[in-house]
Amino acid sequence: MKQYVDLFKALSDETRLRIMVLLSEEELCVCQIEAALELPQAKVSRHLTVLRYAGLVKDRRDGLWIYYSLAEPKNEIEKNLFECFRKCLRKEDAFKTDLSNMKKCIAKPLDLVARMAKKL
Amino acid sequence: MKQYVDLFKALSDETRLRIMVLLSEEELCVCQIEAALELPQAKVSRHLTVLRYAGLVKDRRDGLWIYYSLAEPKNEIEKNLFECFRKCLRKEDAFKTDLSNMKKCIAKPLDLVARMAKKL
DNA sequence: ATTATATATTCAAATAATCGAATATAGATA
DNA sequence: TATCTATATTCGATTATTTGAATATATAAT
Repeated sequence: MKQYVDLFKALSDETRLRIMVLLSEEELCVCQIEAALELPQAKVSRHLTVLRYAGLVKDRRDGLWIYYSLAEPKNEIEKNLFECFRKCLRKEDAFKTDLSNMKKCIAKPLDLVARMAKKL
Repeated sequence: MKQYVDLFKALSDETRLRIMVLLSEEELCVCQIEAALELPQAKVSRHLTVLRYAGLVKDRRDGLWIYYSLAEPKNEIEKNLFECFRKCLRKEDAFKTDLSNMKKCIAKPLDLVARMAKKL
């Protein structure tokens, strides 16, 4: 019972829902999510922690970056919801904006480009 | 966006989730829900109001009784969730107890039986 | 008209969730 | 070692949610 209540609780926040829709498109590091959603670092990090604690996302470290992606759905409901995030929610205006922002952000990882340029 | 946050918010409470699973089985009046869940009247009524406000359930009056049932799903997510309530959640132990309690309650509407007996 | 029953609402208290600002940590670089 | 960058956590304040107890409303029965 609690597992389902916690699932819905984890999803009942605008920031977390926006993150879930982004991640249902592809794996992203925290700073890419910050950029796409135009939200402060602490806020994004906090909500990612909630989602991770709820078992909805997983993370992996790569150097300084920590990449987040959707976890394996733990039951039928999660499976259905994840599918909805990919198929239905992304068509909603608000989420479409986030997604197109995200495309720009991952297309130009500015800091990274700058650093590599310095190296060459 | 808000519509989806509100949907998940409405479902992120144990009492409301239990009610939704009951109602995905069949239409019930408030006192039947109270009996099945063994919860006080005010609590059930309040949560029904939240669900109704979220557009997840509808009600109809029949004399003293007000019967609640699931509303028409307003989008793909709701459609999927309602289906999960019927097909998956009902298999969970906690919900199974509620459902079997509910069967007993609608099988023996005690007050009603008593009143009819007096009439005869 | 009074009483009884089913349901809804109000109120104040308790609990939980969210936030911005500041600080901490961990890995990379110099 | 000292410094930089990405991410996480803590703190106090604010806001939202849930609750029991009491009360209100609406219909039905006497």
